[in-house]
Formats: sequence, C-alpha cells, structure tokens
Amino acid sequence: MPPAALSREQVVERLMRAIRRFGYDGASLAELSKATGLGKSSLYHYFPAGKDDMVRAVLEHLESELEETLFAPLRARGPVRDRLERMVETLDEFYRGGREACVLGNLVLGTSRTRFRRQLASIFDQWIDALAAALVDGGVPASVARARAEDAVVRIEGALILAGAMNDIGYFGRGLKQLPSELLAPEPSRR
Amino acid sequence: MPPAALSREQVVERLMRAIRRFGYDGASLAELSKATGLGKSSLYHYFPAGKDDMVRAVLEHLESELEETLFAPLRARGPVRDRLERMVETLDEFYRGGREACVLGNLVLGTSRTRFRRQLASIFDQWIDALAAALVDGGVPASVARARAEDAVVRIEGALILAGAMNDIGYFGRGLKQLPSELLAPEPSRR
DNA sequence: GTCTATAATAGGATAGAC
DNA sequence: GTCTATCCTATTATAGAC
Repeated sequence: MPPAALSREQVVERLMRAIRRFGYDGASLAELSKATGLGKSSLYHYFPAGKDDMVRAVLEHLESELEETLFAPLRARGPVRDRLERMVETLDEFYRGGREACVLGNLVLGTSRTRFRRQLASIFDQWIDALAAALVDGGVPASVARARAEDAVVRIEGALILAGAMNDIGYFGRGLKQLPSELLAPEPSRR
Repeated sequence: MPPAALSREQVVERLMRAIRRFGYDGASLAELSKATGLGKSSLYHYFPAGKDDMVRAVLEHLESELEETLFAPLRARGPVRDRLERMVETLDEFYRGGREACVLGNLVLGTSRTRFRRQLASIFDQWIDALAAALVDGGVPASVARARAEDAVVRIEGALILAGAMNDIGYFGRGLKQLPSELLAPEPSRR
C-alpha cells in the first residue's frame, strides 16, 4: 500500500537471504514474497522474468558487494597479512560464522547448476584473482599463488558444506582461522 | 508391465543419479519416474512415504557402498600410501573426475538441509574416521590425523563445487592428486 | 508500486484395474 | 509390481483495480 517501503537494494538483499537458505529450486515465489514482504505481483514488477531475474539481480548485487568488501581490500596497499585477516573477518561475518550457507554453492547445485554459471564463474574468478594478487604481494611466487588462492576458496566452500552437514560451525571457523598463515607460508614448507 | 525388470538396488542407484544431479527440491517425481523407468505408483510401491523414503534409501545405499569401496579399504592392512591412492581412485570414479556433483552436498543445501542431517553427518563422520585411522597407521600423530582427515573431506566437497561453477574438472582432479602426499607429510612441514 | 483475484500448470500422492 | 486415471495442493504467472 504505502509507496516503496523498501529500496530495490533491500529487496534484493532479502531475496539473497531466502535463496542462500532454500536454494533455487526450494525458494518458491510464496517464500520470496514472504521474505521480501512484497506481494507476488510486486515482485514481478521489479523482476518481470520471475525467479531467474531475481537470481540474476542477487548475483549482480553480491558481485558488487564482494568487490567492495572482499576483492578491493585484497588488492589494496598495506600489509598482506592484514588484508588476509580482513578477508577472514569479512567472510566470518558474511557466513555468520558458518551458520549460513553459500549462495554460490547453492546455485551450483540443483536444477540451477548451469543456468547462472557465467555469473558464478566470474565471481569465483574475481575472488581467486584478488586473493592470488595479495599473495604475490606477500612474496608468494606467482606460480604458486594462483593454486593457493584456488585451494583457499575450495576450502571455504567445502567447510560450509561440512559445517551444515555436521551442524558444527567449527568446521568453518577452524579452517578460516588457519588460512592467513597457510596462504603466506614459505614455499617448501607448505605440505 | 513385465515383472520387476529392475532390482530394488538398481532403482535406488538410478534415484541417486537423479538426486545428485537435480538435488532434493529439483528432483520432481516426474523426473524420478523418468530416471527409474517406473511409473509414480510403482515408486510409491517401493517407497510408501514418497520422496523422503527414496532419499533415505539412497543414503542407506550410499553408506554401504562407501563402506565397502572407501571406508573398509582405508582401514585395511597394507601400505597406507596405497590405501590413500585407492581412495583417490575410488573418488575419481565415483564423481566421474569432477563431472558429477555430490549427493551429500546437494542434500545439505536447499530445503532438505536439516531433513537428513543425521544420516549425512554419520556418513561424513565414518569417512573422516576411516581416513584418520589410515593416517595414524601412516605415522601421523593422532592429534593431527583427525584435523587432516577433516580437511581432506572439506577440500573434496569444495572442489566439486568449484569444478561445477567453473565448468572445469581440473579443480577436482588437481586437488585429488595432491591429497595422498599432503595427508602423509611429516608434521612440521605441513603448512 | 502495490494489492486481490484468478488462471494455467506442475507437483505430490492415491485408487483401483490388471 | 506395474499401469492409467484422478485428486488436491502448491507454484508460477498474469490481469486489472487502486
């Protein structure tokens, strides 16, 4: 009834919360309507093509949010160790210590697994690139940095799965805590 | 029409294939019917409680399959290195080199995330236990073995997510290949 | 820009014949 | 043990008033 109680951005954020929780297939329009407080018709006003439009908007929003809070800080000047610690803090907050699932992981599975692949791959790629750049700044050989960055992202995604399955956020917290040291370890000593 | 073309086990295997591909929410009865070649009513004959029954059967089947092909070999006598290499081969086959998603990961996400948690946690736990036992046999201190085993499972699950998102099975293959050496590395040298 | 109402379709589940 | 037919509900999507 009242004119635009929520900004588009707020709507998208609430959609993201629902999708990361229920997944693409599990997030019905009724659920998305409830999550945003908007009627179905209002959702179609914002996103004419329905759920797919909503997910695309969620991924666009997520991409710029991560660019701002995660990727840019990783590429910034300053002690590399601090940049990595900041990444860890940001992730810990974003995933609420391992309580929240990953939007990306959710969209890679189920019937949506190919539908948003370009956007998903792009986000993962930016993350890995930014992380690898930080590691190079930290003295890790370029040939090793990319592999380590990939491994870090792999472990974050995997830890969220295990934390969910075991109902134990320790799987996420412990892995996250070790990351900075492991990522910056001198070459021969790593494994 | 003809009497029992497929054994129950074969039916369950086909259900698993569908669920690992479409997830719990994405695997409709129509899809499961198509995947098994059985009409919906036939599925309800095997699984009176519907989809949940099917998933429980899939997880039971998976558990005994993994016990036989993965956990038991990890606990068996013989060179630890060989046991780990065998695990890697088994996993590479099971996930078709990274092309197939993980049933467990799929069921941890979406609306099924809590519904089968006991079974999911039990399977992950058995895997981690068997792997940790092998590492102890291989001279890894018991205090470290569990953490390394957890990390290995985390990385396998994470690698499958990345491989799917990036449409690049290398994320799975590369990680898998390094596992045995990393798991058995002498203490101080690991990260 | 939001709502209520409604249509069309897909999903889960069951009945009953063979 | 399998099928066809059917039922009910949920889901997606649209129309049209305000």
